[in-house]
Amino acid sequence: MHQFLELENNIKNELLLNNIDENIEIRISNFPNYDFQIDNLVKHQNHPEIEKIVISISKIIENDDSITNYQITDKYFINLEINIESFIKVFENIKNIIRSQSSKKIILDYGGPNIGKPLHVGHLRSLNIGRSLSKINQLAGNKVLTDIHMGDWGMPIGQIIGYIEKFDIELGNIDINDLEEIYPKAAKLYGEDKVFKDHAQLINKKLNTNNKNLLKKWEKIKRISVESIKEILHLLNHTFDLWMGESDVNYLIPEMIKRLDKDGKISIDEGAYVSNLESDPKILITKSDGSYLYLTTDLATVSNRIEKYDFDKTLYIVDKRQKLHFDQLFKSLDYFGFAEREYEHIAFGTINDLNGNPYKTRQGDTKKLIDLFEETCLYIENINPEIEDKTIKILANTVLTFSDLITNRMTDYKFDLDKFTNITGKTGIYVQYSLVRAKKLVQNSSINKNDLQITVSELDDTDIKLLKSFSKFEYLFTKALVNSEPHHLADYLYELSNEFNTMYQGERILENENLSIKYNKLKISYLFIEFSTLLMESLGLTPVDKM
RNA sequence: GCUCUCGUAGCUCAAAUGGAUAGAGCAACAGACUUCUAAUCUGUAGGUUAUAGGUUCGAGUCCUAUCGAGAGCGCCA
Repeated sequence: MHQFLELENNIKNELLLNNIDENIEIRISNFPNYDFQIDNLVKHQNHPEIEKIVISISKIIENDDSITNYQITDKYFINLEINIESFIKVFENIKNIIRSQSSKKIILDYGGPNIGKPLHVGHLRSLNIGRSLSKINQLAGNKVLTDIHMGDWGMPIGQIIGYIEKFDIELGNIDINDLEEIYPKAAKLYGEDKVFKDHAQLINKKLNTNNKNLLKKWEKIKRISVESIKEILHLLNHTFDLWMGESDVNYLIPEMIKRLDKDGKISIDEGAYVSNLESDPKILITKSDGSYLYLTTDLATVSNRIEKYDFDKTLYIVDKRQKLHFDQLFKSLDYFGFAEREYEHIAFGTINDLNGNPYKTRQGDTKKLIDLFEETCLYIENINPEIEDKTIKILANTVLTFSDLITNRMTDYKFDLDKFTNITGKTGIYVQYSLVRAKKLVQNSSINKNDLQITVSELDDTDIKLLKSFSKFEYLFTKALVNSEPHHLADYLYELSNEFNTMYQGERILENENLSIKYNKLKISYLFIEFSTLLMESLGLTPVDKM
């Protein structure tokens, strides 16, 4: 870690002298009285020079400013207690500490709304995780490009246009509500009516070959849909750099197929193109009527991105049921000889209802995000009717984001609005409240942050606990970044908020006549505000000023 | 049928990706408000990590088997 750089290097070098090549990992400790631990030595407990090594390492730790107390156990665990005084500088400089020297260009592919379908609960996690990962990567110094990657092509479009043609619906008059009604009906008909199915498939095929008349209809439908998507995303505070869709790469596909065929990478099987790569199941590249599939457009999308944006890495934030698809995509990229880049499927679990079934409305439809948002606003209004409209909206977004990001992304979790809007407990409301409290406190004190010093001898247990917790930031941030797991930061935000509240509640800070104590607590509150705000930023939350 | 996840406190979830004594929140119980925002805080109780073996200094985490739950599997995206 950056904050222990010197210590890590010194220990690493000492171990190298004894022919031990270890990447020194300083981890958070749960042991009472210690803050961090180093476990690298444990596995070398039978090393012939182990006692000598222990002595040298002890010296290194004793000479290190950042450590005030340490212990090397009989099993060779190294326990460290940090020196708070030396860490104040680290805390004040936390934004630079977490910024990495090497900057990568990363594309985040998430959201993935479909034309004709409203944004629903199924989109919530992709949006939340994607936004958070984009913030985290930016804070880490990476260059981030977000792409909403719309599902604006393929069979659903064929179904919608087919339906409109069949029932002679006037395109000029339809709005988003009509469209959202048409799609489920069209999809149903597609499954039931063979004639309609053939017609829709024909439309899809014609679109793939750029039929002008159909393209015009498609454009109109897309425009209505995108307007509505933008509206709801604005409400949920999501923005994207790129609004690319599957349709944008359609023109690249014929050329791509031709090349793959020529290179002997794909061949015809029962009329469809199949990858020649050995795999089970075989990888289907096109349909037997020559039209394109999910994988076809995704391949073309990568090819387009390589050419236009020259990225180092792409993260696909898509639910875990699509694992096979991404396995196939990544294998194919390699086999087909696409330029070498990093790709990762950031998979996540489903949102279920309290019985563990997929989250639906009472009528059995998927729940729309707009309805969920409004429902959440109502809950918040009920807590405090005096609250401003603007604040209600921010808090509703906080609830929908925090409760989503607090669980490990791979877990299927149960959505419970009662619980998530609960005023007690590990909720978005709680972390916002804590920050509001802290801001009000320092505001009432009328003392500037820079005029405050920490007097270590006057710190009490609640101060020390919070200060020491600040030192975990780099560790948890790195973990969230490396593993693309925002939940570490959500949990940490709660922990800091809770520790702040404990300190705050301990005594009436502004009335304390011992100025050292008062200034300590105010300084710590300022630091808390900074850390909490930074954590909220990395989770995609907007802090409120009052509530 | 094949493949892949998962099973942790009454409930909802964590667990530093193999580290020491498995942690939080809710619910329960007992306490603290003439308040710098009590939308808060303090304390108590709650566990043979589904079961049985194995690997090693060390296992909730890795391997094997069994039981249970879920998901995916060539013409949807």
